[in-house]
Amino acid sequence: MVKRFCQWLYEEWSENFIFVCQEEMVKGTYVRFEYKLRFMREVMVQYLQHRLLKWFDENQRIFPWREDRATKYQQIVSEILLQRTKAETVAKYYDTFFSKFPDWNALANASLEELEEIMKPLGLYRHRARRLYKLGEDIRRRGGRIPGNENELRDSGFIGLYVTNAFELFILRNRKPLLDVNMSRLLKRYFKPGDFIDVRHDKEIQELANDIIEVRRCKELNWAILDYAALVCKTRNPLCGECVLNKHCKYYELSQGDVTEESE
DNA sequence: GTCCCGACTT
DNA sequence: AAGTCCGGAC
Repeated sequence: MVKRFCQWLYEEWSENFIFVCQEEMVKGTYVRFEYKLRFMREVMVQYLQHRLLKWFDENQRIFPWREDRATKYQQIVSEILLQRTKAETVAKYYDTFFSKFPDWNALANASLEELEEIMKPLGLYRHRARRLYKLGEDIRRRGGRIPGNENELRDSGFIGLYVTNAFELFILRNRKPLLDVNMSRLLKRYFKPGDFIDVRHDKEIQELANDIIEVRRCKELNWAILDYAALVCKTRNPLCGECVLNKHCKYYELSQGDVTEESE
């Protein structure tokens, strides 16, 4: 009941949503603690979704693989080029690759040596060449067609969790998170900063990622998080002062606490 | 030196 | 779970 009311209030008057509900929770009679925790997490989730989508509309980075004219082939291959590589680096390299291998057919006819050669400037070239070669093989085996649903995708010997999620997000239009080091860092800071365990095996972060992207503009929110993590919530020297999430960010809260203790 | 829109092998 | 791949940006 309270949640439904807040949902409505959020849609009607999003900026004041958080404040009103927090006041109610603080002053409200007998709100169970567990419920409050769940609720606050819900508030944080919706706040992040709303603020980052808004931020994205004004501050998004422009990349060729995000444009409408990018083919499915380009979208998928780009995700492999992006692995462990800065997006800006891939952007500069983009035409080099796709002018030589413009479509699935060109990729399927490429030799492993050719692929290695063209990907040397990008780094990780032997791994990437092997993955792309396997991908070309796989597409050729299925007669030039890409997987059309989740089952075909699973059976296709496709590549890795990240690329699989990207495929589902972009091609199958499913709501999936592009959970990489950047999204992991942002979520970890915002929700539960502290210990530095390997985020790749952090179930909690994975659940958060899956919850966060449950919005209509799922693709945009994914890009928003990646852009925001690259430009504002950076690994080194994050710009917490001008962050649009700092009102509810646990990491910011902690850093503010440290500052006041030092100054006193 | 560290880090980047990961995935693979051991 | 940790090591390795890799060039380039910082």
